[in-house]
Formats: sequence, structure tokens, C-alpha cells
Amino acid sequence: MTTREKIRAFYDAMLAAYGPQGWWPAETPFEVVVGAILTQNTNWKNVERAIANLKCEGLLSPAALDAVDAARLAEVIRPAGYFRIKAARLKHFIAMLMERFGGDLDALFALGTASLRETVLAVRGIGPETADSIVLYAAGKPVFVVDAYTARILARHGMIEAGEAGYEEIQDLMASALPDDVALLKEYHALLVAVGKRHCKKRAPECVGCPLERYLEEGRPAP
DNA sequence: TGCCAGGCCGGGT
DNA sequence: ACCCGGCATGGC
Repeated sequence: MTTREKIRAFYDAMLAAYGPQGWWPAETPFEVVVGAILTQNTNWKNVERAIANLKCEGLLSPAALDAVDAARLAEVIRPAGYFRIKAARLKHFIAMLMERFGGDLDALFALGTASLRETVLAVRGIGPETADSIVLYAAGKPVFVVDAYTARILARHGMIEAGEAGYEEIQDLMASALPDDVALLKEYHALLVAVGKRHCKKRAPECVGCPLERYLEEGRPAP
């Protein structure tokens, strides 16, 4: 089986094992943007609390985040960790949105996929994964989102060298094996996270009970 | 009880 | 071009 075939087979295996994940968990595209920044190296549970706080305080809109004091914003998002840095990062994104797009998220998302990614990536505090999460899950444009689980799972299945492949390299590998299908790309990344959380933790010596290997061997999903 | 979570930046080699 | 320390809360 070629690497390309494996990448496609993984999708079937994960979908069969866990079903559609329905990502991103948010009510609006703007909430996706905020969540993408808040979840950097942080447990999603903590992010949920921070977002609930933002909703309570009426701060979950570009205009409100633009107006709020950075120190107060930091206190509101405290449960998400790195709260001072993340408050600044949210402010940087909002500043870009206000100055260049009049605070209109749809105007930003009207950009083509490549320039949208560049624009978002240029914001201080937004790196490749956060940018791609915004492009895919908030703007609905086709990019593959790479994260720590993606690299770890691919490495443990011998598809890349552990610690060798960079972000873009992994992204290109996945993109070359998959169609430009937004729904599939959304689901694929979400499924990798689902599998990673259960079977591919950082410290674990191997992917215990991972459904993928078994699927590849037996040609059908693990029970 | 430590280790880890859906990263990214800035300064130093 | 890499490498590393710093950033911080809450869960298992």
C-alpha cells in the first residue's frame, strides 16, 4: 500500500471507528477564530470556559473585543491559560480586521484562499496551525490543518520521520493525497484529534488500541 | 503528583 | 536555518 493509499484508508478507518466529529465546535465563524487562538497548546475544556466567559460579558464580537481593555480581556479568558499573551493575540487579530476590513469578518473571508491564509498568518501570534484552522473552519476554504497529533500519528505509522518533517511538508503530503473537499478536510483533521486523544498521547510508547493499524491489516475497522 | 493540552514568539547559536 | 526558554490554567 502506498503512502497516498494509506492516507486515504486512514480516513475510512477513523470515520468507521468514531463517526463524524462535526467540527469546529462553535456557533459562529467569529467564535471559531477566537477558539482557534485560545486553544493554542491548551486543553479544549479550558477554552470552553474562557469562551463562556466572553459570552457572559458580551465580548464575543469584533466591535466588543476592539473596545475592551486588554487587561480586562486577559482576566476574562484566564481559564484558557497564557491569558496575557492570548489577550494580546486576540487584539492583534481584531486590529487587522478593523484597519483593513472595517471589522467585517465576511470581507476578510472574501479573499482568495492563499491571500486569506497569508493575511491571517501575518498577524502577530497566529502561526500556521491557527491560520489554517481559521481558513478551513471559519472561512470554509480548503486547506489541511496540521497539528501535533497529525505529526505524531503519521510518524508512528512510519509515514514521516519523527521530528523531521516541518509543517508545510506534512501539509503538502496530506494535500497531495486528498481531494480539495472542505467537508472531508474538516472531518479528517477532527478525526485525527479524536484518534490522537485516545491512542496517540505524547508520552505513550505506542498507539495503544489504535484503530488504524488494524484497519490497514484487516481491511476493516476495529470494533 | 507531575505531565500534558488542538502553538507561537524572540533571542541566541 | 534551527534551538530553546517562556508563556499559564485545569484535568487526569
